[in-house]
Amino acid sequence: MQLSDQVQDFVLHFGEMGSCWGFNRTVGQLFALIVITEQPLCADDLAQALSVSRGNVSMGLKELQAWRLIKPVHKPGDRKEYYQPAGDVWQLGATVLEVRRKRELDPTLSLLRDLLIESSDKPTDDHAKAKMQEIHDVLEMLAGWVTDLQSMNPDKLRTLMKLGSGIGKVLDVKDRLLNKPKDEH
Amino acid sequence: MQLSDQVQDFVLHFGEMGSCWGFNRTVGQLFALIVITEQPLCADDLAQALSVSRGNVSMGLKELQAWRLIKPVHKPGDRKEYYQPAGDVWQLGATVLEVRRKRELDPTLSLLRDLLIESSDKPTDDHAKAKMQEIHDVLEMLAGWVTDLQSMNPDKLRTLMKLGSGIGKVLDVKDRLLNKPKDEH
DNA sequence: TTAAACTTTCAGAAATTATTGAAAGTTCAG
DNA sequence: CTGAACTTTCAATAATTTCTGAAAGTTTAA
Repeated sequence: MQLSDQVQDFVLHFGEMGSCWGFNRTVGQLFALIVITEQPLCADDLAQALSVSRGNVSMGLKELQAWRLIKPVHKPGDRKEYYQPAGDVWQLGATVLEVRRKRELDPTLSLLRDLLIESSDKPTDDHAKAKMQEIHDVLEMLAGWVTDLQSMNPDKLRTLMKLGSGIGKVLDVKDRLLNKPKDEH
Repeated sequence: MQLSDQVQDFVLHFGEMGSCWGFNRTVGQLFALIVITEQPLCADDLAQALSVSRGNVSMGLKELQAWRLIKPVHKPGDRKEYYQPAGDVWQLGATVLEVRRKRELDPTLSLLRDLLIESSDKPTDDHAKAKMQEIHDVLEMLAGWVTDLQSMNPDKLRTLMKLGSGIGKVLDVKDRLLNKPKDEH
């Protein structure tokens, strides 16, 4: 398989960004290549196109399936597994946010709740307790947004898109509808 | 400095989570300890409390300052630098989101724009172009939300909080105000 | 100036994470 | 069954990241 310069750049970039998005270079490249390519790709296509070992591809595909970002399909009369993106770009984005919420937010929320309950007896260290509560509230709100986004139907998403992206603007619309003059920031 | 069990758990947890939040274990622990502790801490306090080397603390503090999450303060008659959180928990959260947007979203948006412009001449690979456009739009919307959050004044934040956290609910309110019956999902 | 009290730097060591490729496992047509 | 066509596993190795601590740098009081 021969990649165009553009696709090459795109794939390499996703490899580099992979590390800050929670997966390694190979996984980032695999994902980018599967998303950007119209026809489903098999493990050998991927290994050859990215110049990585077959075993590495196998691991990477397993991880991408665990993230629910790709799904296997079969061609009739062919025993190989081919891989496709698990949905359109919106769905993939929502999935990434959901998985990251589970990994990055939920464990901390859970710990904070435990610590807060545990410490409700003891009358010590009010400052620490207060901070834990504040952090808990901020993270819970963030987690709530991600969950909402996750469960939002395409209609709402389209509404949000038309508003030009931004919670601020949504609130502005609400304020305008209520005829309450809002303060500019 | 002697840490209570609760604070200990909190700090260790932030160390572990650090890696998925974009910084290493030590940096996560430093940040947690500085946030949870009422009085400002100096590098030696931190090194001792976390059992890490003085050099490591120095690096970590530099990184946290680059993130704009802590700020140095001075005690009169003391040459040491002491460190405090740079603002309340809300501000810290907004800062983290902003820094992560700059690192995780902006470079990709920039690349996608370049690739799309560059490929607007060439009539090849419509599927790849379309996907790049879709990814660009999704990321731009996400980046827009983060930016809005960043620039939002406390009033709006309070409004959002009262709504019970969630863009969906905000949109519901808007729909209700417009008297357009919305479709449940 | 000097020296004490700090902080930062950075080369090497340690720890962690990613990758390879050969061997083992699986599946299915014949 | 058997073997060909696949996939997965995993021990060894490579690459990367983090950490240490000694040395160098900085600042200030005297």
